[in-house]
Amino acid sequence: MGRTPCCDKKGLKRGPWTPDEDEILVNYINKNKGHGSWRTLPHHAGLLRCGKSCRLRWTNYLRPDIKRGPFTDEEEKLIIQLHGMLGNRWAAIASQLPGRTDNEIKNLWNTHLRKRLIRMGVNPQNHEPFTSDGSTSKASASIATRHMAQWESARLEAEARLSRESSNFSTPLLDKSDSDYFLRLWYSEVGESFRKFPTAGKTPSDSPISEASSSGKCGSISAVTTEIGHCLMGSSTIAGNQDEDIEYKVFKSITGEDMVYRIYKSNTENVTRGSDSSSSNKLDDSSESAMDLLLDYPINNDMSFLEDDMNDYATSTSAKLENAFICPL
DNA sequence: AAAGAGAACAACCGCAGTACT
DNA sequence: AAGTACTGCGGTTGTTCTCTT
Repeated sequence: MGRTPCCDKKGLKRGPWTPDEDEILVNYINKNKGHGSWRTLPHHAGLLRCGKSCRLRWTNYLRPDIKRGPFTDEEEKLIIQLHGMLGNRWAAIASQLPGRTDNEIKNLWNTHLRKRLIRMGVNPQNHEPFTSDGSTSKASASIATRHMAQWESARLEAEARLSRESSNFSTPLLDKSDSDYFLRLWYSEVGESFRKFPTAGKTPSDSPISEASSSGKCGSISAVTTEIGHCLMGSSTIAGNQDEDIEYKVFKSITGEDMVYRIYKSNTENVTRGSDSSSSNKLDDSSESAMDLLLDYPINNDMSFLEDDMNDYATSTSAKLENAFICPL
């Protein structure tokens, strides 16, 4: 079929934008209460740029809500966490960092964070430690973990889309909820059951999770990762009960709210490796992989956690949440 | 002070998804 | 249903800046 080029390159300016061009673009968008069609914008505004170039300049540098300046430690930590979940989905990551653009985050990752992880012996692709032969100690995240990540990334993207649309005053937010079926799905019964318990209906009756999940209060260790929909920023234990193997933890979301989870520390094996031969949702050995590592990052501290001995990193984090169920209260 | 290397940042390119006709 | 246009995204490249020798 072949696509027509986005613009005729002849006579169009390329390279860095001048302050004059910036001013013209900003004035035009302000005057017209939005950019309208990017393709026709340069002509109407009197710019010798292609529409694509204008859009990039606006979205990455000229938008009034963009936060300039160096990234804070908190932002860097969040980026590392989100990258562990979402991979190179810069737009989805950026949607969780107000005022930051995907391009900016991508550059930060490629120039700083990625190298930092490599220096520490962490594979920046999957956030797992390198072994001595250069491979990673875990082949990949578990199927369940990947499944969770897919759900979560899709949800983040959907919310990012809505966020963009609502912030773009040239595109009224009309009927978007109808078009965005993923969000509807996420908040539907299907999403609800998945969020609450990804092995829905497979829980053995003798598991402590069974009762709770049936009451809609409980999820597996995988399920807690779905709560990264609230972007867990860290956690602290607030109470524990050795006898009952129950522990309470507070997770901080990026919105600042505290979320209390009840953690069951036993019987995971029975539940997650039970009768479900489809395996699509069950946990496996690598349940301690990316998601767990991310959840265990001591977010509220400085970046020194990235300088810890990686052996400790690999062993301690892999054990922490193993055989545990985490239930939002 | 000058040259080279590497880092950081800005911009471009092409693909893919979606909307529109 | 198919073709086309529009937009967003991620990868890559080009340019500028900073540091080292």
